[in-house]
Amino acid sequence: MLSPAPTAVSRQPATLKFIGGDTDELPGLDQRLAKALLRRIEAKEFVFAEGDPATHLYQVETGAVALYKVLCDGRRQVLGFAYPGDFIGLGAQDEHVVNAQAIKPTRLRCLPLSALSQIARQDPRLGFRLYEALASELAATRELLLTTGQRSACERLVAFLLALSRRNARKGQDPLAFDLPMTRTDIADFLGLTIETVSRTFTKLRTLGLIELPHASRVRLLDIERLKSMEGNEADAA
Amino acid sequence: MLSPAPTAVSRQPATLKFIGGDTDELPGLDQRLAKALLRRIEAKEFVFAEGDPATHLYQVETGAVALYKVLCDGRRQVLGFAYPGDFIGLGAQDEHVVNAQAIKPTRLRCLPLSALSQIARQDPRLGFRLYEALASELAATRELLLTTGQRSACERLVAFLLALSRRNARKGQDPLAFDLPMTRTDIADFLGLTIETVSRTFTKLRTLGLIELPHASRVRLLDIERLKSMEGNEADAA
DNA sequence: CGTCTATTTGAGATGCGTCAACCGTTGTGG
DNA sequence: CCACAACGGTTGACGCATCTCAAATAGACG
Repeated sequence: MLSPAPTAVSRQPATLKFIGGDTDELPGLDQRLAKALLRRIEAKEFVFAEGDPATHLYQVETGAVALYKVLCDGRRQVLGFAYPGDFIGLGAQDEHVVNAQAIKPTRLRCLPLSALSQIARQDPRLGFRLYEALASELAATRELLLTTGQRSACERLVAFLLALSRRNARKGQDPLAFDLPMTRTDIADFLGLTIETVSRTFTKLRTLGLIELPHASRVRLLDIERLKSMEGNEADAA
Repeated sequence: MLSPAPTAVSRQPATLKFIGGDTDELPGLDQRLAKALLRRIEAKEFVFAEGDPATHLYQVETGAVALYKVLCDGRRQVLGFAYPGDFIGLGAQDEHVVNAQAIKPTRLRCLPLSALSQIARQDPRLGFRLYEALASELAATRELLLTTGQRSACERLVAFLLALSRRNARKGQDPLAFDLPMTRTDIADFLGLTIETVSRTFTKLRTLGLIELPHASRVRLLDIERLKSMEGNEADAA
């Protein structure tokens, strides 16, 4: 787990040894999701807001969603981004404690929690799958905490880009060139920086010949090894 | 959830609506814990380290434990503190991804994951209790992320003190005067600051008449209302 | 083409980090 | 019982990374 993983739920298989059993595929859940209500929302629309009653579990089908919390004076901390395949709404109790807002036109599968309950009774492995998903999200959040708490602006942006690169590699997409679906403001609020610092750091990386920026929203990583060496690696390196 | 909650697992009851059922008390787990192996460790000893195989779930009985991650150059991010009643080792997959180190002499109940598995089979509510505990830990980590990413040094320290105060209130202890079991270094690495800044900020709060520091490790909150107003509140205030 | 928004760039201010010295407490050995 | 070392904490002076404020530029869209 090296990445600040800007994901709501990373999908790496994670075996719960004390339970045993393969929970990677759950026909019950997948069937339900395939039949579930499809919701289409525009960029900037909310999936749900802080304080809303938690009614559904959502899975992103296309698009992207930002999860964030805000302070009363408007300061905002983006906690993660959810991409296709990711679940949103996990770990909520009665009410959502974060905001989930689309950052581009998005299609969502909506699964009522009552249906989830039903599937869970039929197939107890669902509970462990949800547990794993939650554990992955916790791991990603801890990673981001390490990043915002300890790394410099440049290290933060590099870690962010490398996390996107790794995600693409996992999904079989190009790990060296990709679009950034989020604005500079979203990136800034994710990394605990200002948009000006994010922008300046992008140009610094470009000037150093480490990345290319064909458009503001598209990156190409030119020297991934040097980028990795700038990331501020974790200690164990196991 | 207003606090940066320096806890590994906060113990507030949290109902999983889509499951239903009261999971607050689990005779199976509690009986097992009571019989579980008791481990005593000194300050600075590890409960486990990053990369260790995950073998047990631990519950702090007395003392306190810090959870943290480190970068290869030694920078450290404390993710939380575990106090009596808190669980440690939740959400781990095969290997622990964080370090857990006692910050004072500590007694731990050690529950082998195999025993956990056994209890889970006997009583499926255990799975949901673990899910809830993990969700609480995620909520606390998100809170801390908001703090380190968006708040000033002063706001961070105030949020930290108020979180300890709230924890004491929940436990029926004095919310206005308490010991700080951790060092300034631990606090600094928790809040993403340096020890000098933490020390100066303590002094500033003392000078402003907001707190008293009889010893370095004891605080008394003199004007909790004003402290709350300095915390940088969250938006919803629901 | 014009407007609106997002992004970039610049100049200056500042909060926090760095480096260094000092202080108080604790524990240890003479 | 005292001397001293080790450690954690406090305070000061200074520098710098990042923030703030401001303006220019580039893209997107009607």
